[in-house]
Amino acid sequence: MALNLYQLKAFFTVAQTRNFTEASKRLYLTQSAVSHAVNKLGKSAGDELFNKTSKGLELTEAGRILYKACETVFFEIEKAEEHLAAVKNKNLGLIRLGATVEFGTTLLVKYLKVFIEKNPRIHIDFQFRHELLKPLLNEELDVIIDCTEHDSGELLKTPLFREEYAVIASPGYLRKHRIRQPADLAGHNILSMDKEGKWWGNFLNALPAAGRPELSPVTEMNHIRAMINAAIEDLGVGFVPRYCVMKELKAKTLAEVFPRLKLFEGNFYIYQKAKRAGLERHRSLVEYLKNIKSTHLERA
Amino acid sequence: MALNLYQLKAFFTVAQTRNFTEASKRLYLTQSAVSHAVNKLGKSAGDELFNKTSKGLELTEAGRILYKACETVFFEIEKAEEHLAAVKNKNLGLIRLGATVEFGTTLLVKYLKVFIEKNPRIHIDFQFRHELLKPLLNEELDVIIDCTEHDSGELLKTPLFREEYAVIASPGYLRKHRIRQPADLAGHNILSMDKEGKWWGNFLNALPAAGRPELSPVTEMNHIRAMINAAIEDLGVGFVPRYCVMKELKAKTLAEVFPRLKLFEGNFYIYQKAKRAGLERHRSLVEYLKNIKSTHLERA
DNA sequence: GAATACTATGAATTATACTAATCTTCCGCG
DNA sequence: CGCGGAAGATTAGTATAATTCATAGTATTC
Repeated sequence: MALNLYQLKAFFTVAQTRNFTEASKRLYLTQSAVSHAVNKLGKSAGDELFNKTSKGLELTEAGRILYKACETVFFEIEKAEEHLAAVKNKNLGLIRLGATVEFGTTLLVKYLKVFIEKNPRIHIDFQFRHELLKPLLNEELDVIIDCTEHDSGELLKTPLFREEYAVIASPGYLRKHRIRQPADLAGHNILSMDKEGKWWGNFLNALPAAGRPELSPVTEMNHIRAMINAAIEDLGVGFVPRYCVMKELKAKTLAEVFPRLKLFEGNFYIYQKAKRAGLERHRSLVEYLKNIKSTHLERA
Repeated sequence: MALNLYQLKAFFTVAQTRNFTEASKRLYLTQSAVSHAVNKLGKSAGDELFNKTSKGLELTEAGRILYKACETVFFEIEKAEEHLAAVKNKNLGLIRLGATVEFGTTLLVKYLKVFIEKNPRIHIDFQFRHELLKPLLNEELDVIIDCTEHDSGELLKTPLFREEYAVIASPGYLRKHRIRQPADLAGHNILSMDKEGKWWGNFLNALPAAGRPELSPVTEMNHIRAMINAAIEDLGVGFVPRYCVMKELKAKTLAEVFPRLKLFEGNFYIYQKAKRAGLERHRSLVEYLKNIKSTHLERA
């Protein structure tokens, strides 16, 4: 039978992307090459590897068997390459690190400055996007930092820190309108990621049922940064992760409306694909991030 | 870098055999092809893979790294192939089963008759030799049955049964010379695998220190079968694993000299290479052999 | 110091991976 | 219904890599 690495690689990438054309791009090959490779592999495996359904490709049983083998085979090869590089003092490889746009651009880059300096032989590609899980699972990304909860046997989850929120407004806005307690928010212009006010849900939940204000009017903004800028421009009161506005709070272009209210919303986690966790470079990055946690919490 | 399966296979086989020429034979390639492949692999790994010493090849550090990767990679591929074959109702592969000549030819073949009938899709190659461990370690054999003790992290050891010995002579010989207790052996012609009588050591050890006879004269035979035939031909008294002479005892061409003495010598074990244990076909063979144990003990 | 047993090398050959162009199939949509 | 577009398959030719053949090199042994 003699399985073949080129073919397995092509198959594996197609299986991950569920798309021959996309896979061919990742492999820097033509779609034709990938098609040939997968077909040959199918022949030597004695079976079709994919079923073509109306909504795309799906693995057959033979395909699933090969997929599992590919996971360990390619991981093992990658590990060996990293290990060889370490022995030869070569570059230790690439980490494609995913994070949300806000977190990535504000804090992550800053946090990783030291790591990058200390580990010149590890290369990091930053990928700031909103969709993180899918790219992780299809191995477009190696490590992601996300504040949504994912639980799956496929994932290795490392808690990072709790995300703290803050109600913010410009100092000028606050001088004009005295807001001393949550109930005072009624009638103020509310800046939210949605019209329905779900975005503010966690703020309301943190209050006793009696003292919850009626939030209206609501101005919708589909981007955190827009909300922040709107608040700076005196447009109203926003509700944002505190890390997003650390700089503004310090520069006093924004102020916290209820500085003594602690508002937590979920946790930040580092996620890795379980089958691929174990590369030395991933381990050292995760270790570094875990240690930085305390520093962050002090400032927050 | 992009490691390559052909090259890895060549390298892996050379590493196992410590010999390019031998490896090329196993791979059904020329020595030149193997040499080319290993050199290319060395180049893409950025380092030599073997050191040539006075007594052969030895792996460099880079070589050891790659060797480890190869172990899992090729095992994973083999497992996938077996699994695919199972799904497709194809042959489930080959087990190269090693055993000592005596045990293999007398008992093993008989024992495995049922297994072979029940598992027509598993092919077994019997290899009866005296040297078993080395071929197992360099993967010339998949499973061996051996009565010597080996302990190594590389090996998976499954106890099979205890080997029972018997003192034998032809019925005619026993009629002529009355031998009722071990002390009576003094002066009889002793058939042994060695001149020094180490072969009989376990017999002597089973006796109280007082009643140990002087064993001489000793006739040396370098083969169990020769010893058995010599005993049949009235040449003297032999000391052999009982399973070797079950047939002769039944046919009454040989008789036990001390039928009530139980003489154990070591255990039979099934050995597998730990890194390669886990193939379904190996598992089912080992399982089958373990179950047959009781049957054997009843008869013994 | 010849004989033996290995491994390395370079050019030639063979196999196979890859591409470009073309074709088929399957949807969605006016 | 038919047209256009998207995605994969097919075919034939090219490029690349694997393998061989022939030969040379290098220890080791007697």
